[in-house]
Amino acid sequence: MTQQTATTQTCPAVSVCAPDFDPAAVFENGQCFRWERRRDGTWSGIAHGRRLHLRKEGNRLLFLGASPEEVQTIWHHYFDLGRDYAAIRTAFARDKALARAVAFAPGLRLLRQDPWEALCSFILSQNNNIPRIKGIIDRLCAAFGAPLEDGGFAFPLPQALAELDAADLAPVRCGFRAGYVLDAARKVASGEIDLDALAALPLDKARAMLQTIRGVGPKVADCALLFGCGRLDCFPVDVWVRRILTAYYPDGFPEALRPLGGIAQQFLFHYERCHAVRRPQSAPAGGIDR
DNA sequence: TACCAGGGCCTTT
DNA sequence: AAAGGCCATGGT
Repeated sequence: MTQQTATTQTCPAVSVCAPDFDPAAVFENGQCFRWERRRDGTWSGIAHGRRLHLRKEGNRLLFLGASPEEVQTIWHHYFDLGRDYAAIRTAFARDKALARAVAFAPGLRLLRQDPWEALCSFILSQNNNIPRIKGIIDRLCAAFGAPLEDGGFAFPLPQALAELDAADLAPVRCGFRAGYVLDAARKVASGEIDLDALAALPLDKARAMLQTIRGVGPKVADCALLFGCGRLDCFPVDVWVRRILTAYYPDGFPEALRPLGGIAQQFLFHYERCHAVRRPQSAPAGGIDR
């Protein structure tokens, strides 16, 4: 990592060379829910109990308001800046569907989110849409997360949620998912489920462990493992990915790409969503329709 | 195997 | 302005 200090108008910022980091692709592909693009092009978000402002300038990523130590110890890991995405894209480019998805968003990367935040967020994501998921998480953090100096809130700890009941979550307006979140919080806070141990467990054991939580099925378990535990071989299958698999991989997903299947899935998911979302309902049925 | 469980965003009319 | 579809699902 090349690191240096740049000077902006008001405050010094750490800058890192990251040519293959596209904030819009990273933050708007559905893997995270707490980043917002501001009018000046800066991205603002909260993770690990800290606010960060981030801006891309040329090939460099500017970390505004973060010390060099924070960048090294927290953000470098969170953004997974040590991973060689150029090599990953090269490997993916040999596959036809993936080549197209990678060419569409070469700056897409997976974040290494906090396991609890990922688990909780994807429990809340079920049968739900992204704008509403963001609103629910905002209200959950504001109600039960530790306040930050700037008026923001950390993601609430499982211990903070474990002692609540469904009525306490009413203001969050997450509907039938309230009981699911509370069950997850209790199992994690009590130590019955050790999220930090999941990364080292065999995949089937880790999945089974997570699925003992009410409201956590195969899809949510894989999302928590992929986005929160760094299990890049996890391949969450939702309605979009199911569509992609049947359309482009009728004989199954290539064995050679399985170890990075989670990253592949994200490229494919992002491409498919960006090309289908604004498609009028009256459009003629194409290859991606059911 | 269907159907049900909040609620609200978004598109269409 | 109003209606209805739809939603990174899982439980029963």
